[in-house]
Amino acid sequence: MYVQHAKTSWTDIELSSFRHGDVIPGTYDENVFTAHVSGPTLTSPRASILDIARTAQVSPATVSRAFNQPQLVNPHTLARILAVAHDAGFRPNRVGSSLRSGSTRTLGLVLPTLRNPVFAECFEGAEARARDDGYSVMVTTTGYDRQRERDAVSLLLDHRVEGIVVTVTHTVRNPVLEQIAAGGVPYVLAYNESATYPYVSVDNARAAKDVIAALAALGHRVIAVVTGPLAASDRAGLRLAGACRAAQRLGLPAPRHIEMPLHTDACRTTLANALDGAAAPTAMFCSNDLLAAAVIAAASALGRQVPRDLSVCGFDGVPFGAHMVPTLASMAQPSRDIGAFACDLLLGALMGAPLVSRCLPHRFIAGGTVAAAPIRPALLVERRQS
Amino acid sequence: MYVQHAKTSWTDIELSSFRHGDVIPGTYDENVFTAHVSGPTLTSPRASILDIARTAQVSPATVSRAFNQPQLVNPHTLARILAVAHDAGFRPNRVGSSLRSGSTRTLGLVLPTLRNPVFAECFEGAEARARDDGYSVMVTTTGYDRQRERDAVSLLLDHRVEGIVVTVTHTVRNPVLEQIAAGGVPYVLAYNESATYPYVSVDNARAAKDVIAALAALGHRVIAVVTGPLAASDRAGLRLAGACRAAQRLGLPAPRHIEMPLHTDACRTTLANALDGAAAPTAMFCSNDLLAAAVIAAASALGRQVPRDLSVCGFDGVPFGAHMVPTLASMAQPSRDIGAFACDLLLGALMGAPLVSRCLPHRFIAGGTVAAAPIRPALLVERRQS
DNA sequence: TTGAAAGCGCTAACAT
DNA sequence: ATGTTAGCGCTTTCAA
Repeated sequence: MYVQHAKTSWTDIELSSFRHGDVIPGTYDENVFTAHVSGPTLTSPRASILDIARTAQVSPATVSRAFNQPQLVNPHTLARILAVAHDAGFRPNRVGSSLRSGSTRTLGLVLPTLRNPVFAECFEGAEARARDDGYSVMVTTTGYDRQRERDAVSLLLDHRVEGIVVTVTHTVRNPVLEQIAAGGVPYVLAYNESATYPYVSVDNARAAKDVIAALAALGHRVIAVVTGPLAASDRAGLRLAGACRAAQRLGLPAPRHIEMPLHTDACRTTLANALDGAAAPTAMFCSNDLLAAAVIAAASALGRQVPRDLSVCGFDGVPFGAHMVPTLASMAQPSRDIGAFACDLLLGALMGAPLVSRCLPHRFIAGGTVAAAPIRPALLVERRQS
Repeated sequence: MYVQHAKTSWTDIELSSFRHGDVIPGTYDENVFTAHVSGPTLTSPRASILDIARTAQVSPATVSRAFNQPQLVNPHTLARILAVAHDAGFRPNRVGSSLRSGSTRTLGLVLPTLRNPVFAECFEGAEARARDDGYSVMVTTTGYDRQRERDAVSLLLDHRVEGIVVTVTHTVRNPVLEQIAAGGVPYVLAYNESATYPYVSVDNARAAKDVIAALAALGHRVIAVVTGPLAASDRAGLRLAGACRAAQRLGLPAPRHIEMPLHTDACRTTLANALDGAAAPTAMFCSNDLLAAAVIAAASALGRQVPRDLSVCGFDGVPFGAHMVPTLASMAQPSRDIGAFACDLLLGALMGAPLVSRCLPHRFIAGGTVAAAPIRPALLVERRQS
């Protein structure tokens, strides 16, 4: 019993997680509704700062100080206020506070997707750095879609975030950046590079160059660069360009560009065509690790073994690359730091510091998916002739 | 030149992404500071509803209606207001709106980590469902840590989210749930199951049972269950228990439990010990896919080939399982739906509907990491004797 | 060290 | 269909 998962929905909400594998009959289950503890929560209106002030026999201003500038409050008074507040389960209402102070103490983060661990790590780095300064992070995903980028930014501006970290498809002629500026909040690009706008990123072209150099050092001459749609990621374009330039400098033939329909999956037919013929590449540089894993799986399905028949190198250095067999070679980005530094810059900007772009170091992680180039008949002939 | 990555930091902020692989010399890069477009954003105080009202020659209430109940406003007036607002780049301030209306139109989401794509998908499902009702989602991660669970909930309550979706380490005697209740907002557990609190989850025990049944059908009798620390995940415990019960019913020896120090990595020594001896397991059921990948990698490093020497089945059905070679067998959860339904329940509760637990279907995804059990000498002897 | 008073931006109730 | 008024919870002068 074969079931095609790609377009199957488990429930009434769309779900598209699965491509491979059959469903073993008998493991289907039906939705189960458990009659259950219910009842809309009955809410006694929560205490406000005035209630606490009354009970603690102080003015509301003093209660406010107790939470925000406790050092200005008499220790005895402070203790009394905090005790009363604690008993009442009181916590200052950030909405009131934000409105009055004009500060939400929240930063916005706009990322293509969190399903790619690269961006999830960026988020965690951003959240950690923001929290150090008492800031929260509100994150939204765009799915590499320019319209959703605009919507996400609108939403965050409506929420009155005080700064925005954003990864966009392209930095040139992208109205999103003006949109943020018009919102009056500072922003920093993450992963994108730009001569115009502040950013935190690796040097994508140079990182790609280092990948090509590493492959060339292993004897690879015919190298392909695999990316998702360039329209959806200027990083992929920079990596491709960097790879081409590096190949030229090293005297290698110009790498072929294989553009897959998605950033996270490999089209088997496209790959089969690329691997066909005598001048087929011996190595592939993929613009991200999810794509690299997909390419390896597709190549395997086509009967090519990695790295024996084909070397594959990814980009990003996601943790699960270390758990692939063989381990995935990859050019790693410091994603956590990218998120953290981007927030660091924003928080600095809120204190009046200038926004300065920052280029973080990349690192090549050797892995079992890359090996020395096989010596092929065609090349042997060439050598004999020379 | 070998470099240990595990404890290396690229920059002044901690980073711990890499375990495998050497660094190819010469690819190091230094932080680069690009002198850059800077200047703290100069913000002319943004227009308020009163400015718009004045310019459009209407009362502030009418401007408010134009944005919130446009059908109540005369089309001409509406057009004028919207034009004025657009020219001024005006958007209603949600902070003011939230304070006055008592509704932030925001839900909170508390998850162990987003680096596991399972939870990232849950977030995306939650965000999509919330957005359908004009709600935003504020997400925080806890790293499977109970103290951070408390902090996360505090933060969200301070932000006055109107409901909370939360995955906790354990549901029993966990003060977090009372904490939320005390905050006066509805909540739903995600991934956790509970007889006491509303939840959205798969039936973990039954899913585990189906895994064991599938393995048994392939001839496996000696099966091990691999989990991370049970203290950090009651799901792992439920899956273990379900597997044990299933084994008993099927007449199999009780599965051994292998508890790894992390939910996302496999200790090679522990695994080596488990694989040692004549009665070593022929199959391993891992409580999540990241762990399964790690186990496969570790087994491979120990010279055991999957699935020839050892079958491995994961849990979660994360997308990259389809790109492993061989593909990862896994018991899949509908993560997107878990997030979406949890928000659906909360949004319903905000409209007065009861909170009802919901059990969503699991699905076994066959994969190349599971194969028929090998016929081993010890078993042959047994058979001869019988 | 504490208090009084004003108001952040918006919307809900009531009035017209 | 639109206006008037009051106040959500808090912080921030300014004054004591």
